[in-house]
Amino acid sequence: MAAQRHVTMNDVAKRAGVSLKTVSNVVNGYRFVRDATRRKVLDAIDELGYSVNVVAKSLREGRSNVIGISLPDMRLPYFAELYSCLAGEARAAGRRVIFAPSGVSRTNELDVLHGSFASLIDGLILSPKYLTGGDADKLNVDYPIVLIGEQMRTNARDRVITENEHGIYRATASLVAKGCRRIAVVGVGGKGVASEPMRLRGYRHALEDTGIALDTSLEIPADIWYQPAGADAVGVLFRDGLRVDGIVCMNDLLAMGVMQELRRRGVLVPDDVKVVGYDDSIDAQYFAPSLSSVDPDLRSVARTAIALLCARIDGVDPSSIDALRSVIPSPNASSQTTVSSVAPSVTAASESSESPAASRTGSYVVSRTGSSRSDAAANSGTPESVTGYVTVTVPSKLVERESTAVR
Amino acid sequence: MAAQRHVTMNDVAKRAGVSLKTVSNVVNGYRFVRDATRRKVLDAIDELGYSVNVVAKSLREGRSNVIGISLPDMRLPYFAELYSCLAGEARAAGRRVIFAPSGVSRTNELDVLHGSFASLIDGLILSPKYLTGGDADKLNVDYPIVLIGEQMRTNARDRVITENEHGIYRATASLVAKGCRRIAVVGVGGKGVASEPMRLRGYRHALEDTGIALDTSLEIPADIWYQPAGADAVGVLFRDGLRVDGIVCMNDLLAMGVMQELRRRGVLVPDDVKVVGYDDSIDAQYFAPSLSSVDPDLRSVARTAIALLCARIDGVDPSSIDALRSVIPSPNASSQTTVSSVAPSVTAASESSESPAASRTGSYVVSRTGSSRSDAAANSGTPESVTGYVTVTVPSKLVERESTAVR
DNA sequence: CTGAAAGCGCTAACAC
DNA sequence: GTGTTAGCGCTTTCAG
Repeated sequence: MAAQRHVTMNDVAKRAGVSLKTVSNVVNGYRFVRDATRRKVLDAIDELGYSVNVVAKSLREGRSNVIGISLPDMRLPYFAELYSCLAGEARAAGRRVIFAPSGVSRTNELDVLHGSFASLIDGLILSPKYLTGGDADKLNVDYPIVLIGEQMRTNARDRVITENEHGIYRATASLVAKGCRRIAVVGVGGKGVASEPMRLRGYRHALEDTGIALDTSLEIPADIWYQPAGADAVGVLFRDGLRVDGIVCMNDLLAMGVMQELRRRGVLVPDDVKVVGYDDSIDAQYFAPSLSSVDPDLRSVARTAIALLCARIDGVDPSSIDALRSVIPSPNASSQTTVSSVAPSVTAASESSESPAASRTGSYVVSRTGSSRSDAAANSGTPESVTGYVTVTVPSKLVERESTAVR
Repeated sequence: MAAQRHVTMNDVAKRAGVSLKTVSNVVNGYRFVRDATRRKVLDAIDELGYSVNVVAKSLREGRSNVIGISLPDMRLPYFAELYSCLAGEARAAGRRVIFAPSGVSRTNELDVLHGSFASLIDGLILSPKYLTGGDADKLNVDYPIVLIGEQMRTNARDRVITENEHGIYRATASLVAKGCRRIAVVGVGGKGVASEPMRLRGYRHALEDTGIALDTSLEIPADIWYQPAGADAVGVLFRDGLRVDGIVCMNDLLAMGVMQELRRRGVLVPDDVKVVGYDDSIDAQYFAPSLSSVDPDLRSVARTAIALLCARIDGVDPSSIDALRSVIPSPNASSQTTVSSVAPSVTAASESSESPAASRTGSYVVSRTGSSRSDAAANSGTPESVTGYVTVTVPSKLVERESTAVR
C-alpha cells in the first residue's frame, strides 16, 4: 500500500526529524535550506508518499491555482477544441482547470458566477450562452473574468474574440474569386450565437465590395447551427427554385449538412456548387469532399485568454506578459483602433453600416475599454496598477480545400 | 458591487445577529432552526451575497464533492462525448468535476494519481493511456477509482467497459448478411487502444461463425486510429491488389478516412464497398454517405461509472444504488458470468481462443472480482461493508445507415 | 434550539 | 537556517 490516508507535513517533519516549517521550505523550494536537511526531508517524503494538500494550501493562501472554465457544450467540436486548447495552455501556465458547463440555463450561469464554484477558482474563463449585454453587472465578482466570444457585449471586461466578420468576408470573397455569382449564406438568425451578426455582415460586405447585388432570399435562416439545419437550408433553396453556385455556411456542421443534402439531391460539390464552412473543425479536411473552412485559430485564442487571465490573477498589467506583449498596446499609448464596434443588440441584419475597416485586417487588434482597475489588483500584493480592460481580436484565416476547388 | 471580497459565515452571523453555528445550520439545511431565525439568516445571506467557501468546507470535512476525470484527448469525439456525459451525470449527482488530461506521458499519469491533484478530489474516473496491467499497484491510492475502458487490465478495480467484441461482431456479421464476402478490418495493432484485441476478435469470430475463411492480409494495421490512417489503409488494400466488398473500421475516424480515400479513387460506397465504423460519433450520420456505426452507449457508460464511483466515495455497496441495482448482482449471489476474460497482455491477435459466449449477449453483464474492501469504506462513517470490485459491461448496438445499404 | 471552542493542513510572521 | 505560533473559513463536539 503506497499511500496512507492523509500523510501530512507534520508526519514528514517527524519522520525527517525536522520542524514543520522546514518541510514547507523544502516543498516550496525555499533556497536557504541545508543540503543535508533537504535530503532528509525529501527522503521522508518519498518513504511516506507525501504530497501537499492543495485544499489546505488554497485556504491558507487565498488562491488555488485553479482556473475555472465555463463553456456551453463539449459535444460541439468548436468547444471541444477550445476546451482542449485552454486546458493545455493552463497546464503550461502551471494552473489546473476546473470545468462547469454554461448554457444549461440562465440560473445555472448565474450560479457559476456567484455560487460556491467561485470559491474554488482564482479566475474564470467564460463563454456564456444565456447571459447577455444587459447582465453586465452580473460579472461584478471578486475574481477576474475573461470572456471568450461575442456573447454578452460589454466593454468593461477583458475579452478575446475571433475575427468573425473578416473570416466570412474572405470566405465569401474567395467564392466570388472562383467565379460564383449567386452565393447563399446559411445560418442567419442562429439562436444563441452572438457572432451571427458579424458573420452576416462579413458576407454582405464581401458581396458589396465585389459588386454583387445582395439578395436577401439567399440569406437562409438556421436556428441551430447543426447538420440537420444545413440539410433543411438546402431544402429551402430548392423549394424556392433558386439557383446558387456557392454556399457560405456559418459553421462546419451546417456545411456538412448542406453537403450531405446536396449530394442526396444529386448536386455535385464543388462542380455545381462550391461550399465553404467556418471553424475548420478537425473533420472538415476529412469530409468528402474535404471542406474549405475559416480557421479561427483557437490555440491562439486559448493562449491569449489564459495569459490575460493569469495576468489579472497576478495583478499584473497584461502588457508586461510575454505572450501578450506583442498584442496589447502599451498603457501609455492612446486608445487603439476599436474592433468590432459594440453591437447594441443581436438584431442581426438591420444595421450593416459600421464595420470598421480594421476588422478586415489580418493581424491582432486590441482595443482598450473601460478604465476600472481589475478587482484582482486590489487585493494582490503587486502594487503595479492595472489598466483598463482589453479586447483582443485573434485573426482567422481561410483554409481552402476541395469543396471550393475550381475544375 | 454585488460581492465583496470574502464574505464569511461570520459576517452573515453578525449581520443576522445570530451565532456562527446557526448560520452553518441554515446553510446546511439543518431542520431544527426556528423559522424566524432562518429567515433572518437567509436575508443576511442575500444582502451580503454570501456563498460558502467550499475550500474551507473541504478542508474541514475531508471531502470536496469534486470528482476527478482523467481522459486522454478531448479532441477525439469519443472522449469529448464521454466527458460531456460524465460531467452531466456528475452534475446530476451533485458533484463537481475537475479535469486532468491523461495520456500526456507516463509521468503525467502517475502524477494525476499520486500528485496533489488527488487532494482536490473525492474519487477519480480514469481512462489511462500509458499505464498498463503491470502498473496495477500504482492504483493503490487512498481514494476510490473507477476505470473506463479496457486499458490497464486488472481485476482488482471497479471498471466500466463497453461491449467491444460483440459490437464489432455484429458490425461484421451485418456486412456478411448484406452479401459481403471479402471483408477487411482496419485498425489492427492500434497503439494505445486496449480494446483493439477485443475488436479484432469480434471481427474474426463473426467471419468464423458465418463460415467465411479468415485472410490475414485483409487485417490492415493502423497505429493511430485517425482519418489519415484510414486513408492509408485503403492505399494498402489497393497496393496489394486486393478486392474487398466490405470494410470494418475500428472507429469512425478511420471509417471517414477510408470513405474519403475510396471516393478519391472512384470506389462507390455502399455500391462497390460497404463500410461500417465504431463509436457512432455525432458526425457518422452526417457523413456522406452516412456511416453505419456501432454505438457504445456512452451515456450509460457515464451513468454507471459515476454511480459506481459515488457509491465507493460514500462507502456504500454499489448494489444498493438505484442506477446500479439492475446491473450489479446482489452481494450474496455467487459469482456471475465473467465477461471479457482478462487478457494477460495486450498482445493482440495471438490468442483468439477464449472469448466467452457471454460477451455476445446484449444485456448488462457484471463480474465480481477481487475481494478487498474499498479503501474509501475504511474511513467512511458508513459501517456498511463494501464488497469486491465490479466490472460492468455496457451493451453496444449497431446503427445501420447508408454506408452499408443494399441497393 | 443556539453559542463557544477546537482543529482540518498549510503558510507567513516572527523568534531563536 | 530552523522552530513556534496564529489563523485561513468552516464543521463539529459539547455545553447551555
